[in-house]
Amino acid sequence: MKAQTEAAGAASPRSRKKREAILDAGVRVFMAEGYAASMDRVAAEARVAKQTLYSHFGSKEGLFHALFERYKQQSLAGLDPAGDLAAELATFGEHMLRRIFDPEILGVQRLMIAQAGAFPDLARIVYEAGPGRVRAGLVEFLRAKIEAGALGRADPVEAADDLMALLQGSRRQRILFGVEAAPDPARLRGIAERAVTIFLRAYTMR
Amino acid sequence: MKAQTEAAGAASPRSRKKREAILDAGVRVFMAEGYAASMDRVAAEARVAKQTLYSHFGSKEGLFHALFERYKQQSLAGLDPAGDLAAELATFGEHMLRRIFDPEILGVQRLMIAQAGAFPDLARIVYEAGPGRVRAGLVEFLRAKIEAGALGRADPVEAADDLMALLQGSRRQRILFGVEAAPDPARLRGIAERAVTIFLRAYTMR
DNA sequence: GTCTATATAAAGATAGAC
DNA sequence: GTCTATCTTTATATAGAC
Repeated sequence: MKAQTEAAGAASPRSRKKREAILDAGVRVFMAEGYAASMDRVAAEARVAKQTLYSHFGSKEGLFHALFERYKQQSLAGLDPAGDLAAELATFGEHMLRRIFDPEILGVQRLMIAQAGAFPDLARIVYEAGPGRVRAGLVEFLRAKIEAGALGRADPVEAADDLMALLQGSRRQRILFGVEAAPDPARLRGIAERAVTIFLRAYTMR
Repeated sequence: MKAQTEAAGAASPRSRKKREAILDAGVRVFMAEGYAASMDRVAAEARVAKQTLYSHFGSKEGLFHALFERYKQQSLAGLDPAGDLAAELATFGEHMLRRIFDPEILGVQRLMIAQAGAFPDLARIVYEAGPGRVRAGLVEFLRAKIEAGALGRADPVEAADDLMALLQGSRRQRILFGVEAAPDPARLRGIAERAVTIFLRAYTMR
């Protein structure tokens, strides 16, 4: 009874393409202008009639939710135990910084910080899928290293927080405020290595 | 020629009170609802006619600017060289955390992060008056300590960034996302002491 | 300067044809 | 499902009386 109506239109290739176009446009427009951006802008950016947009998502809020649901599925590069600890952590740090300073990620986070009050469930989704997952992975990695004796006895959660904090430094805050631009990707390795050096100086057994 | 017109109305005690009421209401409303909050809301919160609001500030943008101009004048508790280095830094850290996790400051920063694109000049003002000034003070303090030999040879700017990062940890991010509440003020001293311990482990000469 | 009442523009959402 | 044209509400901003 449901399949009949949907088979005809909802799942048509054309409809799917429109839907994707709207989602892509929504990300761009909301990132750029915040949640205050108009539905007209989104429709124009997607080259679609406004009504098409409403057919798919029902309301502005519905579209907003749909946008961030996509972030749930993102996977993340893991921490593979390769060379020595410093190199492993530097590689992890470089990856993390690449994500953190990615213009799209910055836009998403700006948006969610602004709308956390209005969409608490979405903010949690974005946090868990992003920083939360990275943090959880690092905690487990460090726990193993601590148990193996490669790091001094310490709370792995605190250690993970400290490393992530050192990696970000004060740059993230300045970038969020628009006071300075994101660093060139080529510089990220160096930034990560410096942070890891400080981290290991504090956490290595002496 | 200008004094005549102003003496009659613009500087009257009543007018000044209204102006202050509007500014206070503006802070509350914009913090709570973001820049999307309506002028009607602000006028209602200030117990003032909307026209009064426009008489004083001309436009929504004008009001928004006026709100943040007030933050320029804020002064900040300095770093007084009292006991030993660890205690000094812990006290500094406690003060910094108290500010960072203050609901009003959090609201201002959320707002400015959201509107940094639309009001780049304001975002800079808020940054310089807040985090920027704290950072600058800490840099000078650490520079003196390094030159005095109390800390190992290091770049004072990097050291200041590292200490501030360790103090904030990952809490600030989670709080901005609304995933967790700000810590109880009574816990701040302990949080600061832990961060300072890690910092000194990395930066003290051995 | 301050108030009540109103103009004007824009945004979210929908009706009806194809 | 998608489009054009339209409704309705809300928001910024202003006119005019006191």
